[in-house]
Amino acid sequence: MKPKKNIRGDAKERILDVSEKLFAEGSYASVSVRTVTTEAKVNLSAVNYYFGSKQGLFQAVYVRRAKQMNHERLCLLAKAEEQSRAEGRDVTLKEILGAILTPPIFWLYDQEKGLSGYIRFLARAYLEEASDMNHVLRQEVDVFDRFVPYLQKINPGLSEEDIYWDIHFTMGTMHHTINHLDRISLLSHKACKVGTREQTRDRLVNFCAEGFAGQENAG
Amino acid sequence: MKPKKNIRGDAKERILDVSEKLFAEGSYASVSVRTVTTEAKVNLSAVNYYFGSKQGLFQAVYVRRAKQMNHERLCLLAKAEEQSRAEGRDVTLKEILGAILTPPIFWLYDQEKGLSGYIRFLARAYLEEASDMNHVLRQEVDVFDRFVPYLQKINPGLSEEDIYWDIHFTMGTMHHTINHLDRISLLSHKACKVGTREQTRDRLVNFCAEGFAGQENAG
DNA sequence: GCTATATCTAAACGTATGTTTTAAACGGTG
DNA sequence: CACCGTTTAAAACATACGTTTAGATATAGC
Repeated sequence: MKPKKNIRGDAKERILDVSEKLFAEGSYASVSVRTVTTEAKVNLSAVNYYFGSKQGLFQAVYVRRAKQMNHERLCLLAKAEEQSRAEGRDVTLKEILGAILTPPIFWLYDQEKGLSGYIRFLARAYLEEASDMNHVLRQEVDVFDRFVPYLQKINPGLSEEDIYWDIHFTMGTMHHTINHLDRISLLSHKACKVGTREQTRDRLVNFCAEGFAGQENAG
Repeated sequence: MKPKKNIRGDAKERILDVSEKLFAEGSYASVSVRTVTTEAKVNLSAVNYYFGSKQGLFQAVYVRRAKQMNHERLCLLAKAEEQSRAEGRDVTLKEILGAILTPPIFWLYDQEKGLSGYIRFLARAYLEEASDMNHVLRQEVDVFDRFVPYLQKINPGLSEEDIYWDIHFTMGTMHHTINHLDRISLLSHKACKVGTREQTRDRLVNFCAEGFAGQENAG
């Protein structure tokens, strides 16, 4: 049997869309199955029918777009590698950081699809009680491992530990931006404008690119 | 009547200690009053008796040490200012960042008192649904305003917006370190050692100090 | 049309939640 | 000792939670 059709539109997708949004705005425990189903205009038991449990729903929200972001990152990395080779030079630090940071930041600014919700959902998932979400972390970390060799080549003065600390700090600036972009104007007494996605991405890349050099003269 | 004495030790303080720890480990909604009272070995109704409500307890946990951290920051700022004047020079960027970052990071490493719990509690409070916690944010932001003039003097090439963005990124590296210090070894394939509080603080300061320069050539 | 499968609905279950109520125990003060 | 404000204790309250069940409805294949 092929995937069964649904008369009145896909309840499953609607549940995922709503959950993504709600989990992006509040913690796992603060979002109730009843709120989800009400807002998605489906029956209460639909969550357990489609996803087995609330935890299953949470995982499903994660899985739906899990591969896509890291795919985009690796595409940007490949593109940067190709372009640098064509120009007979090495890949630059800003290109590497751009490959890591551009997808999540661009998603954050997305309005049509639910990508903005997903990236904020992800940032929250990092803080949920371990066990269930440790593999969420792992997946992202595993992708970073692909970037480490480039970073080491670019900055031969840095140890492996230095590199990972810098990645850690870079993740910090990124997560904080994802979590608080909508409050940044308020917190800066309106000094900070949200601006375009490219401006924010560039600010992030510039900050972190310089930061990578900061470990050189440490110790 | 003076403050009443308590026979079997301070239930109130014990509730605060336990709540601080639990709110540091999980979200507001995921911590139940029953878990708190059980772990604190007090009666269930003690929370409502002393703090009025669960929300009141949360606020009380915040208030208990709210002033102390920013006080320490301002002390460090004053000390740096004094020392620089004695040496006939300007305050350095690293001194400013050190004043901002040292208290929270040192607290994070604290083991005797509950300071570690509090700083992790604070980092979580930033992510709780607005309204109730917006003034938590405000307090910290207001302190940063004291540092802005110094940062502008040190980096005359930066606009006010640049400065606030850099502060924002600095907060990001700090919060991320607070939230994930215990996982940093795992996430780096054991490449990162937790080290001493001074080492972590220095890594942070070095990264962010360089990052501040990154906005110069932006736009 | 009939059957099998997938989807949706409505109601109920058992438990956990924050809060309130009621009364008992306590420590200082007259 | 008796009084009184304060603190602890136990029980109950009403609601919200995640999940389960049983039955209705709809779709596709024969």
